[in-house]
Amino acid sequence: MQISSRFTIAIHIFACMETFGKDYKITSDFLASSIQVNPVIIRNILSQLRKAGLIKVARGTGGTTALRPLDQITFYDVYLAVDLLEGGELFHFHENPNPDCPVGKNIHASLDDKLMQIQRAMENQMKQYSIADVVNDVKQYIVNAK
Amino acid sequence: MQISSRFTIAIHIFACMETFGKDYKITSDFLASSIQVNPVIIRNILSQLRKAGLIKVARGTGGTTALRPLDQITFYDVYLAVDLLEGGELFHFHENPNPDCPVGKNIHASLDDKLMQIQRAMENQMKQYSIADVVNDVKQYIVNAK
DNA sequence: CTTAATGTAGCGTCAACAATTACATTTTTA
DNA sequence: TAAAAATGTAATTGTTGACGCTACATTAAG
Repeated sequence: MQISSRFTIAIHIFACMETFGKDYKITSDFLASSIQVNPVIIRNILSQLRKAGLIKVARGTGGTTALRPLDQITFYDVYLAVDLLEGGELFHFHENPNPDCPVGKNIHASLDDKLMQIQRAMENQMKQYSIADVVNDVKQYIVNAK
Repeated sequence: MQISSRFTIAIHIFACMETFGKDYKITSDFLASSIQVNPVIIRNILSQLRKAGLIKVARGTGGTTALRPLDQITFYDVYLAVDLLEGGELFHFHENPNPDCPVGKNIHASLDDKLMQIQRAMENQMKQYSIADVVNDVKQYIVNAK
């Protein structure tokens, strides 16, 4: 299975906040028109980011701002906020291996730490990238296009 | 989302083949009783492993054998065989960012290689483990239990 | 020919993702 | 204080994939 598009949408949201935050109020409708998904999808993701302590959302008047410098928000932070799986486990282990079978009885113990190492490798690479990296890239593309 | 249990089931299958292959014929019913899932699930996974060139399945008479030494079958090989996602991409990118928005126009170019690096980190770690590692672990557990 | 097994089609159930409508709630401002 | 603008969230729908199961045609060996 794939990691949900909520993840790339969330990064897109941050990039818009930084790029347009000085000139526009960042509402869910504003974001929806850049990302081209339904505003309610945006609001739900904003809600997850807010609950994770990454952003502040103004009710009533509207508008969204980041609560940390963008170079201190990593891809991993965003991933945890919007795509957390049951128990945080990347792999779905088959539930009931037969305890009366020598393999069934021990397969879990053998696999668990290996699967965890694989998950860690992915998460550690996610920690290498911050929102600031993306924003800088996008700014560079915009400058080069002129 | 999680990586499907087909992956851990497939590894369990290999472990059973190696552990019991000399004493038993490895049929889908035999595997199903160790793994405790429906035999059809097993047969479908065996079919995927067969199409990936990892095993041979005897029709009619029944029975399954690996086509390579188990230290030359990595977790990554198994993952590719049973859990290949559309285009092989771990991340689902939102489809239609607005090309008239400077961010929407460039977000893909900025993210693509970063997402690929994250996926590579996971895949490379998968390549560090082979079926033989699991089989050795299980054998060790069995010896220690005596 | 019988038996035992695989291969596969075809159901059903369940959960997650995504889109959408609708509306209560909140805040600012005129 | 009332209107306007925005968020928060519930509810519904469609779609997809995972997983379980039944049924049966096909295959190979004795």
